[in-house]
Amino acid sequence: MKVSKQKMAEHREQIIEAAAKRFREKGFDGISVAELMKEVGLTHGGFYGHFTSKEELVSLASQRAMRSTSAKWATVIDEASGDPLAALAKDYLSTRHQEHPEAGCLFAALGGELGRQPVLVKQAVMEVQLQFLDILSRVVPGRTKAARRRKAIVVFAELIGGMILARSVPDPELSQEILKTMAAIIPYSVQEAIV
Amino acid sequence: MKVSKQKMAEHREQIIEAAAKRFREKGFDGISVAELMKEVGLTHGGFYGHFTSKEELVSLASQRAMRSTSAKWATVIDEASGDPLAALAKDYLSTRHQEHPEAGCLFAALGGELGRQPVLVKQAVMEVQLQFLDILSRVVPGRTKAARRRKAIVVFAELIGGMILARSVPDPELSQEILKTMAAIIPYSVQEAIV
DNA sequence: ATTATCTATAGATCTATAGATAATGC
DNA sequence: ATTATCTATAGATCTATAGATAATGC
Repeated sequence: MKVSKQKMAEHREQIIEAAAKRFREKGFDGISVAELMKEVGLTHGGFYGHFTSKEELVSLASQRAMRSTSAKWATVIDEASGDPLAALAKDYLSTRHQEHPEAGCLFAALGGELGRQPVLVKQAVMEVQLQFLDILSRVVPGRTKAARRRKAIVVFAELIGGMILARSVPDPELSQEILKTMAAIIPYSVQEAIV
Repeated sequence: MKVSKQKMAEHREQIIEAAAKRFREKGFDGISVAELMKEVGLTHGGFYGHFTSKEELVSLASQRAMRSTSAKWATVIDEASGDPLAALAKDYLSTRHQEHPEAGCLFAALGGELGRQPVLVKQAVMEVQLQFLDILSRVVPGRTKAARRRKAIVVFAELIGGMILARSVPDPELSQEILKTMAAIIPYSVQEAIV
């Protein structure tokens, strides 16, 4: 039942990818090691040959999820025809993103839960978090670096908060209103003149 | 071991209060029925004389938590010496609030988790959520009711997103930077001129 | 020979229920 | 007599580990 080194490396990747998906969908405690291994087609005992603990997987999968979002942001900004910030806000605050937390931003999916994770998990997450702020800093207006950083923080918070609000509401119309409003206002909320 | 009707009503209140606190601190799945009952000084079997299921308690405790936050907002606004919106933002985005999720806003503590709750829980939460928007509508600038509602949504998202970001970061200095920046910018982000 | 995976299980923990107990309140 | 609480337990489920199995790769 042993597999080649390459296959094992593939299995490891598959476990991390499945975890990145299911954790965002169901929460860190919402899916078990056994379920994840079954999804990948392995038995759950084999998990501990790949990782020392579920916590290690939480770190790795969180990083993986955030990196894929950060790559997505870069693409959306690159391919934007008009204002890149408006394009990013529209993409982030889309109905598709609202309905598919498993493929979306880790913060919007697991916001509060991240705060309760062990420091090692938080540190793994912070690395990529700083990347997010860097990306945003390049698309917000502002003369000084410090001003752009402040605005990057504001936009990040607006995006996360808007999606969490929209997802927590049971009325689809209210959800839509929240998403539309946030996407429309974000570019104006960080105008040069006022911040 | 039977107690008086009044005592029983008190026990029920105590269970809901303890749940409202611990759920915010540890997540809906982070504390068990048995632990909650123990905290109140009862055995866990007695729980099901008060509630039909843990889910019912999740609904009731969520509502309770949100109502206490909405009451807090009203007080802060009433007692504000200057701009009530600035006062609210400063209070919400305080270090005290960051460090005490168990006594703070349910959305900031359980953001993503709320989106995964059954519809009944979401509906219980939405009732109070609309109250939040009403309160905010009264302290944001704007000539029309529609404009003030849009701004209320933006401020709500900014508050929640800012706190979630600050809490998810392991570096206290970065947390502080996020809180300070958000509190300072929120009043300007919904200025009449631009929205 | 080494080792990735599988089988089986230990040891916790969780929600919910059934029946016993003992104090309230008609 | 009624009923709020307690005792005890059923039935799931979870993380993690130990030892067996069988394919890789020197």
